[in-house]
Amino acid sequence: MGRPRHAERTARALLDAAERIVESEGLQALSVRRVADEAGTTTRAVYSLFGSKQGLVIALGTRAFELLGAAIAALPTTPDPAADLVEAGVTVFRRFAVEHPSLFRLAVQRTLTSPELAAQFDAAAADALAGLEARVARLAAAGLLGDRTIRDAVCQFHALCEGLAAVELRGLLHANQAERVWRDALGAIITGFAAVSAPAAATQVPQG
Amino acid sequence: MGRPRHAERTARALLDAAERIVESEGLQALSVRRVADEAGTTTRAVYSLFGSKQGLVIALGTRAFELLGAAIAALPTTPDPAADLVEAGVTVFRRFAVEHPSLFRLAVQRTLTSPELAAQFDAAAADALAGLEARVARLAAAGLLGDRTIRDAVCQFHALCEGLAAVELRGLLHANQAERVWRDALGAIITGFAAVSAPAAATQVPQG
DNA sequence: GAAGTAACGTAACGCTGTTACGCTCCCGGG
DNA sequence: CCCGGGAGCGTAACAGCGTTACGTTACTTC
Repeated sequence: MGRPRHAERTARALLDAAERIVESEGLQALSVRRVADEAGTTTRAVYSLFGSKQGLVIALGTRAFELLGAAIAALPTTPDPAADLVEAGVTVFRRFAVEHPSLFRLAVQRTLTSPELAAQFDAAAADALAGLEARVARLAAAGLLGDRTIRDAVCQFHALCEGLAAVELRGLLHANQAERVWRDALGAIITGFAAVSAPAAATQVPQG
Repeated sequence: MGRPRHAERTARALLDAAERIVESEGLQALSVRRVADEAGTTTRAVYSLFGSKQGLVIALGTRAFELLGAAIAALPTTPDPAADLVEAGVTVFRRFAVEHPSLFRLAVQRTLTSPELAAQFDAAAADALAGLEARVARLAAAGLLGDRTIRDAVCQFHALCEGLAAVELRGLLHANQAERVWRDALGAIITGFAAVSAPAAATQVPQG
């Protein structure tokens, strides 16, 4: 049935070309014809192997999440769970955003048109963030999470990392101070986590 | 010279149509032909009045920032600067993101292809965020900012708001708990601000 | 009222994602 | 060993996109 060997090679070539184009010129430079040209094939191959341009983009994003997840898993741990979490944010999130800005926008920020396309990333994202969740769980075990759910704290920490990355990619952080601002912000929210349930909000909502 | 009266009306009709389309179907549904059709004119008008599709999109984003800035300015203040800052995040940022998700993605998150197009928003964004900066300055005046710059704290707080909005728009926050998670996260980082310079990072960088 | 210029309708350009059609080559059953 | 069939994919076309050269129109100024 068919010629799967060659197809595998073609699919790899297409993905490699797509990654090269997106990383060097951004997602807007990615066209089916150009990917096919640079991979030495035709547009038809993209549709046979990936179904559509969206399929190719999803495959790219999945690859990006594999990179992210592997980077978190490879990070060493110390006896200090708070420092380890800061390290995960700065070394994994920030590093990935700075070194692969287009892939970051594509996969993490989901700079895509169609919303159901973005939903395709949910599974891959959850896998990649498992390592982050483990580090937050260590904070919880040390009693440094207040009365927050681990899930909530992961969301909040993740949100801060993603927002910092967005702000930095927009050029709002001075290059030589960016890492300090990151460490400072991540440290602040972790410090706040250790206090009991968001005192600043207490004057507004009596917390149900 | 020309017929400026009619032009002004046409420009307004085009902007209104564009806003309607983007808000109801997202940025990917916005095409020059369709905007022109719904405004009762032709594509040529867009190029005469806005220069290009980008010009129209920039005008839309500028309008979004005016809304945001006005919402911050209209917010009342209390004697508690920390609570006021939380309120700004939840009532202005979150509200805008939830009620106008497409405009939020367009203007704040800059879900756009071209990077120099996104830079057009910098001035409008700075204006809109002046009210936020004022509230952070009140925190600083109360001695609740540690040794942080106001500018840095604004960036960090803004990053957290933008990240929370991104996470919520992705559907990761349970609808009935979203506001609590927001208040909790904003409260945590503000609590952390009051502590002296990010203790969690102290074990990693000795702070130059 | 004459003149000139901004507004903008028409029709076309080249590009995009996508697909119907047909050839080609590999893999499994006889 | 070979041969039928289905997967890979080259060709050429489609509709729709942003953009623009050209013409016309109508308003504003002198």
